[in-house]
Amino acid sequence: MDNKSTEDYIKSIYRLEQDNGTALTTSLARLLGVGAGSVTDMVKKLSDKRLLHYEPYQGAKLTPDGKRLALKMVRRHRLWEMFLVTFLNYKWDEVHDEAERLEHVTSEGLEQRIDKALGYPKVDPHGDPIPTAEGELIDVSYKSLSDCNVSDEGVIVRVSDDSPEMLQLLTKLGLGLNTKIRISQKVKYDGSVIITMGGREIPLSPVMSKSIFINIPE
Amino acid sequence: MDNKSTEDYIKSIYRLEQDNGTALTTSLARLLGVGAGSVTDMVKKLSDKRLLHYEPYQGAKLTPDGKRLALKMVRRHRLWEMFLVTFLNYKWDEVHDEAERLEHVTSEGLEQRIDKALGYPKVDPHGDPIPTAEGELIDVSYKSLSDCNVSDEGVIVRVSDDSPEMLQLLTKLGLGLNTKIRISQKVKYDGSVIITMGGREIPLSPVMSKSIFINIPE
DNA sequence: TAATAAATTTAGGCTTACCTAAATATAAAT
DNA sequence: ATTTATATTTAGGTAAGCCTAAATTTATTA
Repeated sequence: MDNKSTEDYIKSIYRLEQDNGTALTTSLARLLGVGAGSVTDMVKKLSDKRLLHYEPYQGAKLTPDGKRLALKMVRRHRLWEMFLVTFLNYKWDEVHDEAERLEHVTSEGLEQRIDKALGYPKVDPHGDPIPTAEGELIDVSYKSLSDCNVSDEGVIVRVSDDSPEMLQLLTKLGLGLNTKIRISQKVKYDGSVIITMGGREIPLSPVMSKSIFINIPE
Repeated sequence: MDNKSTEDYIKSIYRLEQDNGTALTTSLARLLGVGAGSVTDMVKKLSDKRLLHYEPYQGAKLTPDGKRLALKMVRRHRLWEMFLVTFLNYKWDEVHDEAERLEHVTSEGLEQRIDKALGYPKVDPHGDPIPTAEGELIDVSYKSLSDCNVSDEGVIVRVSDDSPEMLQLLTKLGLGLNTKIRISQKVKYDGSVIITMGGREIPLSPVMSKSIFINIPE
């Protein structure tokens, strides 16, 4: 059983479990880009390795060991992203794929040295929190623009890392972490959100406004 | 055919071909830690991929494509070694294994950024030359201590990266790149070489003296 | 409640890179 | 030149992680 596959499965299961309470076969298959049958195979093997609990037809849930591994991978991924931006002049839209590869060949020692070189950062370039070495994930409180009300204001503290294209667009619009914005209008008709930022009015699509978070407790 | 195996075979073949003119099956097997039968299998596949020429019983020799790949891997390995030392406080005896893993997940872009961040270095932390992006390997001229004569003197420009233990010992003795030394005696009895360095006399075993090189043209 | 749809598992296969042991080729030594 | 030793190849097998299609289970809808 090889490193990369195991780690990718565990990461995906972790994400699905966070979102849906359990990682169903088909969702996993879609996320990993493999067939459903392959997932069933692999999930059984990971269950044998005590990384997850598997009940046929009920999906998978990580064991404490599995969760520990998942958080370790998330930590490595986000540390690498931060490192690439800080030391190698990557932009926030360029780091995801590189980190995806690097995370699988990162020793304990390398992880520690990167952490130290960065001054023990708490978040990655997209504002996602970096789990501690002990596997603790402190989540900051924030609210997506689509959940905000008109005249809410705050500072962008997190942006979804789902699409480089979207991140590039934000850069172009002058929006980044720590940018101060205000909700100026919510368009019922199409679900857009219009924000003001330094005097300018910027309209954001529904998807976009779900991807941007400001520091207002939910 | 996966990345890592292909790259490891090509690297090993490159090294053997440099040393012996050809990469014989058994040597390759020993270097890679696999059985001879496995090597024959794999070498045939690499031959199909036009990375090497293979004549049964005669060993393998890289094609231009194969050599290009080999030098690319050597370049990435040595850039990573330099990077780990320069940016992450690794010692020269700690970098080999990390680089061995990192080199296989290094994109073109990452390679370039590391190169730039380091200021386009010419050698790695052990004094091994770093091939250019175009695959050119400029080898510096040097001579191993065992090939030197009494009263030869110069500066250490390269040290074999074969054993972390040996590198640690050198550090302990105060010997590193750019250290100035002089051959003070060659002991016929056991093949030792005695050097002077900053007034101190330091005896070096035959193996050790084959692993240290100073800047005297051969 | 029975029929239908959707999700999941099972079964049989493929490829890659490895293994071991037997067969064969080459090289060395008598 | 023939034997002996060494190197190499061949042949048959294995484990991982994937695939597809058939069988089964679960969920939904009539």
